[in-house]
Amino acid sequence: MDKPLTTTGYAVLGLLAVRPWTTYELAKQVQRSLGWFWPRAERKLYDVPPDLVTRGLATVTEGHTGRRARSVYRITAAGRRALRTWLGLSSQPPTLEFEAMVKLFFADSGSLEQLHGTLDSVAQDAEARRLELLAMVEATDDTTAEFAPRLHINALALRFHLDYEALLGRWAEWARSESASWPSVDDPGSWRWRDALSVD
Amino acid sequence: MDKPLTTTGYAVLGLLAVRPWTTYELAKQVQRSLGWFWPRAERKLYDVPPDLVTRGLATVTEGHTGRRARSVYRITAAGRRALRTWLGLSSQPPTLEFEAMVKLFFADSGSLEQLHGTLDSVAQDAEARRLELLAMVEATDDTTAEFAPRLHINALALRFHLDYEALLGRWAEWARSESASWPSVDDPGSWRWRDALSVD
DNA sequence: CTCGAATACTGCCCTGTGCAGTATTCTCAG
DNA sequence: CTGAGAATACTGCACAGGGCAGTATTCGAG
Repeated sequence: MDKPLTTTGYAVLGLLAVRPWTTYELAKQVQRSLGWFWPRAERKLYDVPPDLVTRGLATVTEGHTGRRARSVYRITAAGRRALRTWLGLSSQPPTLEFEAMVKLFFADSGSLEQLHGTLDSVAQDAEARRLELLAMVEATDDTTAEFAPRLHINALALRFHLDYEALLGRWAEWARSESASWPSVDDPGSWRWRDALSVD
Repeated sequence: MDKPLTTTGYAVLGLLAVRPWTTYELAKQVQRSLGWFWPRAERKLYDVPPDLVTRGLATVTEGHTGRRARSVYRITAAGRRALRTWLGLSSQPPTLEFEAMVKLFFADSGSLEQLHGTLDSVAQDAEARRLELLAMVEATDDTTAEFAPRLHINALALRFHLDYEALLGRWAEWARSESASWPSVDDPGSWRWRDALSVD
C-alpha cells in the first residue's frame, strides 16, 4: 500500500497538524469546516485515521471513557513532512456538482413552472447557506476561537464562500426573472440569448 | 431493481429526449455539455443507457458499422414521463470539491510561497476555463447549432458558469495580494481578517 | 498504403455514499 | 434520583462512481 494518499487523507492529516483528535471529533470537524469545499460522508472519515497510522503519518493512543473505546490520533514528524510536500503540489481543478443545473439544462422537457420552482429553490438554499456563513463569522471571537491562530487563513476561504453563495443566489433570481418573459419553456419569444451573455 | 434513477441516469435520459444517440456519442456529449455542472467519467456513461433500457425508459437498436457494434438509444414515452416528473422534484444543493482550497486551509503547515503558487494556479486555471466558455459562445451559430432550439436555456447556464469562473479568478488574485502583505503564512502581521469579510 | 486518430467498448480495483444497526455515556427535566 | 433522549463511538453492506489499462475496428490524411 504505497499508493499516494488521497486528498481526503491529506485533509485529515491537515487537521491532525492543528491538534490531536479522536475519530469521532474528526468526523464531525471535517463536515463543519472542510465540508464547505471538501465534502465527505462521516462514514468515510472513520476509515482514514487508521490508514494514516499504517502509513506512519499518525499514531493512535487507544483510551476509553468508562467502557467505551476512544482513540486519539496524533500526527508524526513524517506526517508533517508529507503534508508540507503535498502543499507544494499542483491541485485538481475545482469540480461542481449542480443537480438543479441539470434540471435547468433539460427544462424544455417540462414546464416553465417547474423551471421557476427549481430556480427559486436554488436562490433560497444559497441565501440560507450565506446566512449560515455570516452567522459563523459573527460567532467568531479572536480570543476564544479554537482556530485563533488560523483566522486569517479562514477569512480567505470564507470570503470565497460568501461570494460564491451570493453569486448562486443572484444568478438564480436573474434567471428566474429573465425566463419569466418567455412565452413558454421551449420558446423564448423575443428574448435574445446573446444579450444575456454580454461580458460586462 | 425498482430503485430510483440517479441524477446521472436522468442526465442521460435528458439527452435522449433531445435526440437519439449512440453510447459513444453520449459519453462524449455528457463531458462536453453537462460536464460543466455534472461531471462524470466516460466509463460510467457506458453503464447508464443499458440500465435505462431495463427500466423501460429507453430502447436500443443494435446496428453496426462494418464489423463494429453500434448501439443507438432512443427515449420511450415512459422515459419522457419520468423525466418530466423528475423536473418537478427538489434538487440536492450544489456541492463543490475544491482541492486547492484544502491546501489553502492548511497553508500554515507550509510556506507563503506554496500558498502563492496554489492561488496563482487557481487564477490561471479559472481564466483558461472562462476563455474556453467564451470561445464556445463565439462559436455558437443560431442556424447550424445542434441545440439551436435550446440556446436560450443554454445561455442561462453559460451565464452562471462565466460568472463562476470569473469569481474564482478574482478571488484567487485578491487572496494572493492580501496574503502578500503577511510577514509569514502563520502570522498575518497587522492584517485585519474582519476587513476581508465586510459585506459590501 | 500506411499510420495515427477516432470509434466502441470491457474489466478491475479502488474511493466514496447512504443507511441501518449496535452499544455506551451524558444531560437535564420532572 | 430517575428515566428519556441526545451525544458518543463506531461497523457492515450494497451500490455509485473514478481511473486506468487493455482490446479491436474503422476512418482519414499524406
